[in-house]
Amino acid sequence: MECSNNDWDLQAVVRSCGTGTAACNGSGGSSEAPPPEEEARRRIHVGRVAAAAPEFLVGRPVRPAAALRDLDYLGLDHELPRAPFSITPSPSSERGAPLDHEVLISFPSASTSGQGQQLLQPRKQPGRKPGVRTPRPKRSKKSQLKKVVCEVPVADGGVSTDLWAWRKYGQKPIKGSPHPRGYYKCSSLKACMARKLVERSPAKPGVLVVTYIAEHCHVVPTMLNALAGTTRHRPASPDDGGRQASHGASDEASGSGRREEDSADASSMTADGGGAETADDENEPWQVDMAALDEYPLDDFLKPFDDDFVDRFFEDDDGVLERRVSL
DNA sequence: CGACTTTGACCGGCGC
DNA sequence: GCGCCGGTCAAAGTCG
Repeated sequence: MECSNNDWDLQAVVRSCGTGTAACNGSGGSSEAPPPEEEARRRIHVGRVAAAAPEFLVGRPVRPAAALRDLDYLGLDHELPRAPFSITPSPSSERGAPLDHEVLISFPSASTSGQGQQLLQPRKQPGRKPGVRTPRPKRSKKSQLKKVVCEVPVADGGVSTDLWAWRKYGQKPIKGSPHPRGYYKCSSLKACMARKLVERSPAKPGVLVVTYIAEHCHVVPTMLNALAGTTRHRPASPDDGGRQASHGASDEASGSGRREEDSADASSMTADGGGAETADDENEPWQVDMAALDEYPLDDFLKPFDDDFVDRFFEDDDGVLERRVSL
């Protein structure tokens, strides 16, 4: 039951980012307390963070996680970060110039290094039929998208808070990095442009780097109900290389549906706020939010943060957060 | 049956 | 202008 093996570790990892956050806040029921104010101040550099972080900062209750199945290949240990995280301006995007709205969120303490790297088992090879080509819309300029980078210690807690549902749409080996990068997009709403990239930090073996791109154009799909049934837990089998195994782990998660779990927290994307207009009603997440707020008062969560930070936090463009809180 | 993962192919951006 | 590389698409297969 519990997450027994390293199987699902990764998944958790993904979420960890988000989760971590939330978790950090102590919401996750995790006993870890948020860093002292000073610490927090020191660590949180407000850049676009205010705008970007809200979602996960909201500090929803962390659910035991479930695991993300995918990241297995990263070979993480298990738990996701529950510890405090730090946000700093991200160095820059890979190729392009640094974005002013890019931030780096890192979780200290990453120790465990992946030990059991699991090799993926070969599978029948899918792939596109040769010669088949389909016109593709021009891709939006990457450089203009909001980016939030989170560093998550692999060893940390495996609980993820982010309530977003992610769907893996690709994985690629990155030059110079021994670990492949996983590509996820929001599966809650087709139109949602939110995406996240997950990879292991080449420099820090015990750290996962999760990059959130774009914002969600809808509210958090909190509806566990809605997610229910979509779960896909597979019995963990050594064979799988543990990759998919993760599911089993989902203790609670299993019941409700893994998606929520995998979602790394999109909080960063925060954006959700932004697009709130779009799908607010569809997901009627507020109910859940409220509950969450009840259990984990926002005030508590914000205590450790700088006033300025908090202010900005609520100034967020979309004001979604604001709405939530006011509710 | 629907949602999801895997993975090769395709495409565009960026550096040289 | 060319080539490399990262990011995305979508077929095929898996699972509940």
